[in-house]
Amino acid sequence: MIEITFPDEASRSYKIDTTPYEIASSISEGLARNVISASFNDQTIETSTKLKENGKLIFYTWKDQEGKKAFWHSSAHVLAQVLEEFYTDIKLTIGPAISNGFYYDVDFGKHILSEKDFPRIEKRMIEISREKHLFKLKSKAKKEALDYYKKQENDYKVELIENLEDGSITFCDHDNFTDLCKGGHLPHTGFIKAVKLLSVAGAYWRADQNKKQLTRVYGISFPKQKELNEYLNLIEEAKKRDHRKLGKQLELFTFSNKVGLGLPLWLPKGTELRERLESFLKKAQKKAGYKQVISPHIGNKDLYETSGHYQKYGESSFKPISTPADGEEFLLKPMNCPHHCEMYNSKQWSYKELPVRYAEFGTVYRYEQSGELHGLTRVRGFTQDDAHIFCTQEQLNSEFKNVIDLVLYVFSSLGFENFTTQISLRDINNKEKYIGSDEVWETAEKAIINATKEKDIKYKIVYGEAAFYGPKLDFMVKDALGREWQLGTIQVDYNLPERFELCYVDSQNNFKRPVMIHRAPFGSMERFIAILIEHTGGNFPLWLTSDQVILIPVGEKHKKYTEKVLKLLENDEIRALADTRNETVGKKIREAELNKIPFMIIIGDKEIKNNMFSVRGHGGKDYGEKSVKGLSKFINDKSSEIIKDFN
RNA sequence: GCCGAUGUAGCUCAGCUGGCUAGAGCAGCUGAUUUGUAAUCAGCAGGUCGUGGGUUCGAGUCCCUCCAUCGGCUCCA
Repeated sequence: MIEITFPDEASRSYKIDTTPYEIASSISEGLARNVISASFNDQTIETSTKLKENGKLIFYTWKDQEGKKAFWHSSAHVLAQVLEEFYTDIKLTIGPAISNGFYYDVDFGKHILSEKDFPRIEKRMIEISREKHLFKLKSKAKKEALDYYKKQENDYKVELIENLEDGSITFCDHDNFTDLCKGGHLPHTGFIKAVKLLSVAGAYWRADQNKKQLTRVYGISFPKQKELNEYLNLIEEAKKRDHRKLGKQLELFTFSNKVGLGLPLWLPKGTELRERLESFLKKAQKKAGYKQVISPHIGNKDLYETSGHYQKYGESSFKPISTPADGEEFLLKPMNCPHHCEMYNSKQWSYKELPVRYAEFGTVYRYEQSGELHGLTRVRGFTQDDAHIFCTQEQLNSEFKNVIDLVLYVFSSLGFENFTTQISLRDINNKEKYIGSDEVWETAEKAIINATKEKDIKYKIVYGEAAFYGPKLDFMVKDALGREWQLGTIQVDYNLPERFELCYVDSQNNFKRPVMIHRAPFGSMERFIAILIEHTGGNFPLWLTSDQVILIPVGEKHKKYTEKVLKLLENDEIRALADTRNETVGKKIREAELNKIPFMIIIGDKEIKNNMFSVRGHGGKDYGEKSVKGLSKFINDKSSEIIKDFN
């Protein structure tokens, strides 16, 4: 007998070799019907795995992320089966579940797969699913596994197996299909009731640009057709919040191929919004002891040779600008730090003056690959809300934590609650990508990890994501379609102070190197605003939005009075406008709705007589009747309740 | 940069298997209407069908080149 413990700490005894499915059946019929995956002692197993020892068993259903993972991974197997059936001589590589669905990377040889092929593949997948084929996990000896794929001339699978230990190699069979697989499947294919293939894309084998490009087929599947429909609707809704669409619709920004790819043009309304965000941050930074500075858009090539940027990015970025002077070259600035380092170097510093905090909304230019450009989230010219803190080693920890507070303040003020935090470290196997000694890197990494732990922030460590001069703490936020973007960032840097020979005089009258913190709470104005647009759907918080209220006179004779009300509101610092066009009230309301103006005031005979106005909120909400003063107060109160001061 | 898809008026889209002067709605302009909580009516104007080439008696439609956009990959100081 073996003792099985469940998540609620209860435990029961079962015969040895009992499977999770049998255990679920012993608990309830409903559970047995719904359980699609399980873990035993924190290891993902099949519901058909025979349990041989005491341990902790967790059941997963479609409601659990683990359950979805098994569901989607199993769907990838069915997809692979159909692809092998339809296309001869293809080579399967890997097919994992992802956060929303699954994909399979396939070497199609000469065949080109396109979206037109999807319907018949989907149809066949469903046919197979309906046949309720069991997923059966079997272990195979390494040699046998290798022989199997060598015979098929599938070098990809051979490479995968070669990196596996003999004894740990398993295959999963269902129907007439078999695939190298470490496990985590549905009991049988019958669970899959709805399938939608989403896109084809190129993907490099082993994520390496120098290796062969495979065809990646993305898909998603559900236990009910209804859930698939809901998912597709959700995507359609999310697309309406796309910042590129709303940016155009609300006249916030535009692009022009004549100006150049990835160079955003900020229109008046977008500019206003952006400037409001900037002054919001400036105010908080002033309180936190930052000083604003300004540096030019270009810098001498020598500057970037000192910083190391030229060696690292010179060849793949905007080329140097030459001048009439012989051999003189300038670069569009790709970062503000070198400039700030030279500002720091403009005088001698005492330890008593540290930390020095230089802040700048600095516009930088980077030649991103054309395929990478994406609306405002990935551009070639953008403005960082940059600052560099020069401090002593002793001050580093508290300075770092203060910056974390500032970033959290910015995020919470704008309603970004669903962010994740990652510590981006260097890739130890690729040290040539970074500058500086191991010792310096380890110190910097430790500083970040400690400060983050002390702030009690949940984080995950991601290797290979560090900047070339130092590790980072990054704040990641998802866009409307669930793609994750880095916004805020805080970085610890011992390298640039060395390269720029930054110093201060300590209390013992010795020259010392300061430590540098690079940080940007927004990350960049462009990307931050893009995400803000997608999160709010263009309905910005009242303190940010360009037009807070629109006055709509009913007819010609109400125009004059409307203008008077407009003046009064403007005197109270309300951002108001009046729609005095010769159009119907209905039309003006419709347009105000489409322009997402938060409040509308209709002004006609009744309002003029009573000096009271009923407030129509965006979407038709009724806020009741208010006087002009009452309205000003209402809007001003509403703007300030959302945003509190930083302290 | 790579893989796949797409590109018709300012915007959203129609244009079947190649066949007369390329259509619609919204927006724009002009006029009428002076309007009460999501579109008043009429008229007008607007496109070398992304670019360049080719096939054809004939190309928005078929083929190739390039450009751009979208979804991914790689990259991201």
